[in-house]
Amino acid sequence: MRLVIAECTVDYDGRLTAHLPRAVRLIMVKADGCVAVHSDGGAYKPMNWMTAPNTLVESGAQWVVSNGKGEALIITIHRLISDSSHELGVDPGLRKDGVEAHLQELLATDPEHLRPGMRLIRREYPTEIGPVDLLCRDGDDRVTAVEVKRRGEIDGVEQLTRYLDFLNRQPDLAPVQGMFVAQEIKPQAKTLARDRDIVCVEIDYDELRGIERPQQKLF
Amino acid sequence: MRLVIAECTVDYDGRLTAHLPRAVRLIMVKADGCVAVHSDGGAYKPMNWMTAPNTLVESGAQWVVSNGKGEALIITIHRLISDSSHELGVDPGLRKDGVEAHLQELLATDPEHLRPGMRLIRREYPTEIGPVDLLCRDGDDRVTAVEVKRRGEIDGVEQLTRYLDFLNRQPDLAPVQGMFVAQEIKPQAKTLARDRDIVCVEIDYDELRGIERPQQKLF
DNA sequence: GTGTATATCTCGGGG
DNA sequence: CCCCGAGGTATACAC
Repeated sequence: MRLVIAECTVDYDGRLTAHLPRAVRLIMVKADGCVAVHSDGGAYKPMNWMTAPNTLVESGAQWVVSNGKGEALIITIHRLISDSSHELGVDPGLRKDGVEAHLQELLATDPEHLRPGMRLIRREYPTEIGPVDLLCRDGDDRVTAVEVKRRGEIDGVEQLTRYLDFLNRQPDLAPVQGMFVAQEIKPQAKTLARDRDIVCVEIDYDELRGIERPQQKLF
Repeated sequence: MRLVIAECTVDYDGRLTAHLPRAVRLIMVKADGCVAVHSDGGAYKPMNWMTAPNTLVESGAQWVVSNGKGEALIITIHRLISDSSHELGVDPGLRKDGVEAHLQELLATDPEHLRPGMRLIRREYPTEIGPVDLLCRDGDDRVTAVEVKRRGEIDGVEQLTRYLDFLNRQPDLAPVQGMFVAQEIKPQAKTLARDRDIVCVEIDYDELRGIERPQQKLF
């Protein structure tokens, strides 16, 4: 990784055009070739950047970073303050827990937590407009389309509504009931769901994780 | 801005939990207090971070960055390779051009590019749930609500559908036709639009820009 | 502050 | 490879 501190101007031309006036900034060049220009504030996002793969050509004070898609980043160095490089090596990577995929997985394993008698037909059930998270049958043999979110917002209700529209046109499935599942469902999402006869279920993620490995709780 | 190169492990606990095993990384601390841990690849996003405002407590080899919302980033320094600070000053900021607003502006100036005979009633026509990009009348005097996007995706069709629901309740406007406009419309969005009797129009942005300033092409 | 729409989003998964 | 959906999305803007 190369770190350059310099007074510079930057121009980007590609999906939009953008210009950075002359100022002191950090220019970060990573091993994969991606370039980022950072100011001293504004969260982690750089002011300007170019993702890999790209080509960096350094002609004196002017750096031209271009990719094959007609995008270019031009950095002009007016005053170089620092220029250093470090060998970082390959990163072993990030381990994440607690996202929607995991919630969906847990509910697929044990759909009874959605409602007693519920059983899974299929996870990621395909439709023309995208896959339904879970397709189930309830205790009365009614088909239920389940949309799982970490946080239940209005978009999720819209998404489920679209799936229901399409699923209810399949005579072998119809009538299909909708169920919206999340750790927490926003009031507006609940209102819209009620308006569309979609059942809302709020799930305690920690409890569900506990149930996943009951042995751990016994000892 | 402070730049630290170090062999470290990182743990985040907050909206999710995440762990980074021991490796050499860049730790960037900006003037506003935000902290970012970068590996040597993978676009501009850090592997782990904490946005401002936060509190950084350095106790020997352990850094604890916490905010008031129960989130914490713990960095353990196993081996310090480099530690430097630079005064960057306040950045004059980024200037951007060429986004959706511009496309909307061009079409408002010349709605005939949407369809011959089309004329503008009003830009940003207000409804209870937000403003419609363009409200027009076509050659047959039918009211048309136009949603403009850079790239047409399924969300945009939903947005327009909500506007149409509300507009069609106004007796002075109904029936209102929907028109979805973008440089490029995704197949799934087209399918959904067709299903809802919404007209799709794909626009050549460069051509539109050419039409905007015909004088520039003459000389 | 909440809610809504955008982003050169980034990132990962599946066909 | 593109398409699609999620994100600790972040960010700007209106109400």
